[in-house]
Amino acid sequence: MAVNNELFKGTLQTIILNLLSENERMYGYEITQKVKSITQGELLLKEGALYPALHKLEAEGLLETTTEVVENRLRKYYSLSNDGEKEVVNKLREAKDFIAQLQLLLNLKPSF
Amino acid sequence: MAVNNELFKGTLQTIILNLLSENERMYGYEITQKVKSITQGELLLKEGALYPALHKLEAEGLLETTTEVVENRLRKYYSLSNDGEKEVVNKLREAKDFIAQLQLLLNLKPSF
DNA sequence: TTATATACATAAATTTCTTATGTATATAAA
DNA sequence: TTTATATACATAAGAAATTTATGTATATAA
Repeated sequence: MAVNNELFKGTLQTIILNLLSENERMYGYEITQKVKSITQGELLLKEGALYPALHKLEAEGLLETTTEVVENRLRKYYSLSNDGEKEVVNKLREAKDFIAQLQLLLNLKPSF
Repeated sequence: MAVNNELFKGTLQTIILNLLSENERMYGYEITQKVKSITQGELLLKEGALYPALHKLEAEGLLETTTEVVENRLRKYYSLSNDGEKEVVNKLREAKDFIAQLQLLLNLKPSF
């Protein structure tokens, strides 16, 4: 039932940035659960992929973090920086182009 | 002008199989040119990606080859095997699912 | 004679992701 | 009570796909 994860390679940064553009701030575990619920369990975002990706986006200055302790557990909240706000626009345009080109190449009509 | 090639990671096998399901037989260089023309130069399929991918699909029994010399140059024609004919159906369904899920995750409407 | 196009191929390096492992708290189930 | 599951972070080793670079060879246009 799960989708072919292989195909999502390269889309993770865009997915993260887009979720943060819609949600103000989110913590890592929350992102994994959000992806799971949006895709109805079809795409499972692995921790080994997510956390390094978050760290990389932070290192590039696209994300900012604040740490809180909630119910005796650590939470590291991520939000978009100013650069992140700009970059998410680019990434979404790239994703749209990508989908359009892929549909052309695979002779797939857009799903009405 | 070129698309973000990063996003096409994982889609190469599907693209190759689909082109061969539409064209009976093609040779490697022809595939690179076909991808270029379909995407109007936005996606450039590198030889270092294409040839290993073709060899892998052949090793898996999804493609068959015949070699010809045309205008004093070697051409290696690829065509779908019976298994390849079946697999292209699966790959295209996976690609459709992938696009649908990605549009959900990125909150993108299908492009009418 | 130089660059470009055609046509194949592979090796090294890079990037991204999976799998596995580790720490730690809380709670539900057996 | 101890086992499994959920929450919450993190990183290391390995696998896989791709980019970049390089190589061979012929034909043609500049």
